[in-house]
Amino acid sequence: MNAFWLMKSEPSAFSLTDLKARKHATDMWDGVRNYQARNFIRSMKPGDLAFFYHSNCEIPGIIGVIEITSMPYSDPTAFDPQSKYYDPKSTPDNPRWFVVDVTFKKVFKNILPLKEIKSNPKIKDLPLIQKGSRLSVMPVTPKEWQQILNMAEI
DNA sequence: GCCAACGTTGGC
DNA sequence: GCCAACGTTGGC
Repeated sequence: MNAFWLMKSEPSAFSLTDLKARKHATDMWDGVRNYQARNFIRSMKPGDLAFFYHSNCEIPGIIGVIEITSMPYSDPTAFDPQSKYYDPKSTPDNPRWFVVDVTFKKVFKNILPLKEIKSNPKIKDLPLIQKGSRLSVMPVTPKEWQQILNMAEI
């Protein structure tokens, strides 16, 4: 049984279009430095699907779908002193942070704006729209997943 | 660019 | 273990 997720990225840093342009339309989802989000990453499995959310931009919202295509593994950027995600407390023997590989699946014809997501009472429990929520990786229930797909594809 | 809401750090 | 200070997130 595969799970559903929502993953946030600032399009100026890494957009869905960027992912699609990568070799095999696949890249590593690195740089998660929040324990709650880290724990969600660690429970991901290949075949899980995730909404790709564009944050901190002109029209924040869900822009498409990606697939988790690896098991979780330790985040190499945490070991790299040159990386902005470097964390000396994370070591290969005792890694603190994790990544998964993600693969482009589809881009919506139109972005589904945060404003519309907020206006649908059927998905009011999404962590995304809870007051003060800043989680960058969060679970989505199957019902919420279907509801959002319906909204996006009208 | 502003700023509210969070999470983390570190002194005590 | 408390909590003030600080840095970050992210909508607006």
